[in-house]
Amino acid sequence: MNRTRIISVLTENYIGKTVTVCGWVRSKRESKGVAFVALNDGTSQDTLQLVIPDTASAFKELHCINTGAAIRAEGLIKKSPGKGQSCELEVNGITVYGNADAEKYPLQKKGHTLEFLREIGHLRPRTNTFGAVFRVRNILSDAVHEFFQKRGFIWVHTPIITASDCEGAGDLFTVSSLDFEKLPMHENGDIDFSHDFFGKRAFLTVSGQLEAEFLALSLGDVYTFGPTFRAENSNTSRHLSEFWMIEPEMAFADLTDDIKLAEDFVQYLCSKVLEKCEKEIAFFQKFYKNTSIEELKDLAEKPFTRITYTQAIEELEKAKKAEFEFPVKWGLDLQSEHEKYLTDNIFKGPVVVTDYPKEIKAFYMRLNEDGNTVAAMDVLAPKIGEIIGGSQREERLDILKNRMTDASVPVKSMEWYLDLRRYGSAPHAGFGLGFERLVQYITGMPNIRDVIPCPRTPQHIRF
RNA sequence: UCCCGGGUAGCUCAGCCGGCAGAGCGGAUGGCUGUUAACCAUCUUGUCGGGGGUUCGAAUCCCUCCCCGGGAGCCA
Repeated sequence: MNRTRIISVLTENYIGKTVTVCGWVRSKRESKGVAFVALNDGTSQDTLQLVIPDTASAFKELHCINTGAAIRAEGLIKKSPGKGQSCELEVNGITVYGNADAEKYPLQKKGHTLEFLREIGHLRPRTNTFGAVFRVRNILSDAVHEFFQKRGFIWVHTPIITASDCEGAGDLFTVSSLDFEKLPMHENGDIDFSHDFFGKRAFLTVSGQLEAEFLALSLGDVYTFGPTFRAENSNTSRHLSEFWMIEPEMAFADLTDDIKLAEDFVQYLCSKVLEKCEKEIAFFQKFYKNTSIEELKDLAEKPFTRITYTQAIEELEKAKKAEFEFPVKWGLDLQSEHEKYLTDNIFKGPVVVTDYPKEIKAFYMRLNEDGNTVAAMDVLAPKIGEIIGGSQREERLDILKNRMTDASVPVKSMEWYLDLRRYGSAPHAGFGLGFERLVQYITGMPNIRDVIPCPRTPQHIRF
């Protein structure tokens, strides 16, 4: 079908041209001599105004052109005499592909709550809000690849199904082809996974990091961008059971390089959104007020605050102790309230916290000279909390082995990981960024379930 | 999983110290010479989340289950 996208009609000069547009009716306003239809085809934040004079044959079809109807309209693009739009389509002919019963169609010509829209996940992309979210999400996805490709990083595809259950990143989903009605059992009552598809228990990945490490230690700079699965019973506005993660890994790099990459990365993504999603951001600013063009400009330009964990503890101790529910003490992990205090109250922007005590971080993080802290870094964002977690990896075989033992990581199944330290080991570093949290941060959407088309959370797998 | 708050019309919510179920929006119809979530008039709408109990009488009080939201933990 030969159709012109509404974004083109609105942003390029079509005045005086005859076009055909297709889309879904957002609203219809009828007067005696003329009717107006606001049409949206998903390509733009704004609608195209269709003008239907009572002389047009289409005027008789107005009764079945309700909010939600899918239509095709052709006519002449004219300069609009009305306020609110620069051009409009004077309709010559209209085809109704699918009407929508106005009495039953759930999307009314009015605002809806995000909670209600979550119940109609299949229709919510037709709203202003979700159209904007998914367009911004797309620009961000594209910018992820653009950023890394420009810098010579290789996109690697780490496995979705994995046998390693020792990444320390939480509970895993088991992947099995066993007949659940007739499970093969060991004598002690455990399930015998040797009869399963892979001959051993398999899982959905919780992180591609360990695989990305061996790819970095051969290809140099690599990144992953794919789905990640966590079977944790987390019920918050910033957790999903299925989410997308971006994990760059760099050979011959230390923590400073890692932090710089994280900062450049977030700033690049942010500037791309400012460049390509002006209307969408303006929309979020107007209706959700959790984000603004000014804030995003700051984010894209100002260097992130960098402090060590030890400094963070000192800053928090300076704050009135009564303000915190949880204790602030060197050696204890930072709680949400502490992270929020750092980003929202003290530094008023993203904060990179580095060099955490080794006891509260993963075994693969490189031990610092002091023997107490590791070369870790978390990027904390205002309101959201941690959006990036990264580290320089432990490349020294003996120290890594000790840390695995201390952390009760089964060394036996990790021999391949240790091999990387036996043969041509090199300093390397990387991080993981939760893509939806970034989309949340940039759009200001309060709930992570509203930045992914089909959110998966405990007890929820509709749509 | 824990702690709070909530579930009443298609949507948003009022009613909750027990006594005939309401408003706004939406939708329908009519009016209006260009509207902007149009406007004006009229009409339309119920398993008061489910089950049980107390009572002459329960949306309202009690018990229980389910669902939704906010916060916390786990993390990205």
